[in-house]
Amino acid sequence: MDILLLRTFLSVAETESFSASAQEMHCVQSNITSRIRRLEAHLGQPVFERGRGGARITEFGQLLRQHAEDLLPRFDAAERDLLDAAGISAPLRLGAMETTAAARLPSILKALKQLCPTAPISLRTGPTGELLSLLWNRKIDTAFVASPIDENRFHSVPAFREHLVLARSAANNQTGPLLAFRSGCSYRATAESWLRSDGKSDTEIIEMGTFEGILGCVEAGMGFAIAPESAIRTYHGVGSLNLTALPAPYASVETHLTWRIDHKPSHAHQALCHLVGENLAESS
Amino acid sequence: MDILLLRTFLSVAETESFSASAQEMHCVQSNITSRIRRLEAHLGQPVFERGRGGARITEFGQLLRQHAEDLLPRFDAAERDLLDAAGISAPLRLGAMETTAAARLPSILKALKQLCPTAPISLRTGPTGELLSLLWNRKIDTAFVASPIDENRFHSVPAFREHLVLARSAANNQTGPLLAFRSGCSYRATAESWLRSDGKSDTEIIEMGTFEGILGCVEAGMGFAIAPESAIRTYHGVGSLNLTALPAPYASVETHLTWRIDHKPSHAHQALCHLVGENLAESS
DNA sequence: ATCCATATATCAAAAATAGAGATAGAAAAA
DNA sequence: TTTTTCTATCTCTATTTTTGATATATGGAT
Repeated sequence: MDILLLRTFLSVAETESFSASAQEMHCVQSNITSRIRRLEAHLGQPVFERGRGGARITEFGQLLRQHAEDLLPRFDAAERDLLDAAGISAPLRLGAMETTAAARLPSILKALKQLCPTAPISLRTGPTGELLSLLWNRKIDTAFVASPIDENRFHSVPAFREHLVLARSAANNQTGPLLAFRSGCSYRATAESWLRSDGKSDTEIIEMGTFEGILGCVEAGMGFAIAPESAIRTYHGVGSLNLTALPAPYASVETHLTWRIDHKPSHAHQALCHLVGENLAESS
Repeated sequence: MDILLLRTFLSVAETESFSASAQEMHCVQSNITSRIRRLEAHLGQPVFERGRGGARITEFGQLLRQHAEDLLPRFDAAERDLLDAAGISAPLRLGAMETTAAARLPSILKALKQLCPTAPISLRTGPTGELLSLLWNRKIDTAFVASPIDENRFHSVPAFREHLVLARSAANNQTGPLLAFRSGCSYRATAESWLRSDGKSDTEIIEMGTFEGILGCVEAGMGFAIAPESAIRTYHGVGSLNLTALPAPYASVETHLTWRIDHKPSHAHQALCHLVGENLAESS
């Protein structure tokens, strides 16, 4: 039972498709067929039922899946740990909210690159909910997300304290619809609860994909947005925006650097923790 | 990082020798060299220092060893479980004391073969101490050993109650030296403590390798032996032996079927448990 | 009914990998 | 020194894996 077969099996089990798995595994589809067949030949039982809609896992496959989902992360964790100990930095797969990425990460990542020049760093942006899900599925190693964080599933250290402000067009200072990220964004949740408490629960909400886009629309007077002040300050057109602090319980939001509770941080990860710790200390 | 490399690594780490590992892994020595080099190339660090006396593990190798000793047994256990669930019986590696093997196993194994015709069964005989060590190192799956058993490390079910008897030559009924197995045999330990309690602690002990050999010597009047009555009854020359029961605390010894506490029993293993359970019930 | 889009299976050739066996070289033991 | 006992290296062969092209099956749209 080779580890590549297990990995392929899990990939197919998750995607429920041989062809999708082939893309995920960066190989041609016939390889997936061949690997799954090898696995089935070795175990003497089919693990997928192939049919019209793709591949559905069999009952026996479920048993294999339980074992595979236990074994593979252990294997990967061991390998990461060994490579890290050998000085071969494992890639640090980072996640961050788009606002954090815009306002906070440039300086942090620059410092991190100096501390760990050999560690490849990748960044994936998304709302808090999506990032937590990526963390849980071990697609990323650590992420900057808005608190609070489930302490039973994640470890975290405080990273930044953000001040939420209401951004409106300076020229045309009337409120309109709320321009927000898609669901899962914690700032949007904060904005919505403030609106509710303020008796404005019928405010129209327009979802947009990028922070730049939202601020552009605000600048054009299309509506208002709620975002961390630090992020808005990075916007090139910040001068034509009217910023107002939110009232007390909604104004201040803490961003945490978070990772799975059973994830052993690599050297680069630890360095990042130190960096945000220092950063927080000097800013307070 | 392939699993074969890890297995080879552990084999070398245990034997501290590439050539010995090659024998253990049933391949030529150059393969071991090549696998360890592959492993080292992947991890970027040497895991063994090669030199005069063979291969000594490096500090980095120790870290790898920790991971490997955690991962490999998990892998093997998962594979056994899956094959077992698929109806492909994993080989049942059995251990037993020589006396148990002679007196009890023939009928038990015959019944087991009928219940699990496809399960390959292998048997390794040795004294209790050696069998427990084999169990602990996962070289065998389950073994018949003399109680008591460390319940923190092993599970067990009672299998047989043996009655220890003193065997002497019927013709020349004088005591001489004690003919016993090599150290580690629990019957020998019982015999020695009985001799001590009886004030005969200076009795000469001659070690022999096989049960047949011991009884042959006893029959020839060379000395006496202590063994389970059931085992002695299988000896072809039992008619010319004089058997005497041992006094109370030493007479009765229980044999248990034992396995590692973290070892998930296969179907064949469970069948064996049932068999010895039935056997014990009808004999009592 | 036919065609199309989307699945997995199959096959042959190429590439990569692992294996055996012979031998070299180094270092301890006799 | 000679012998023995290690690991390293090299070549050839066998096996395995990957690729890419193609075949086959199925449900849905026209």
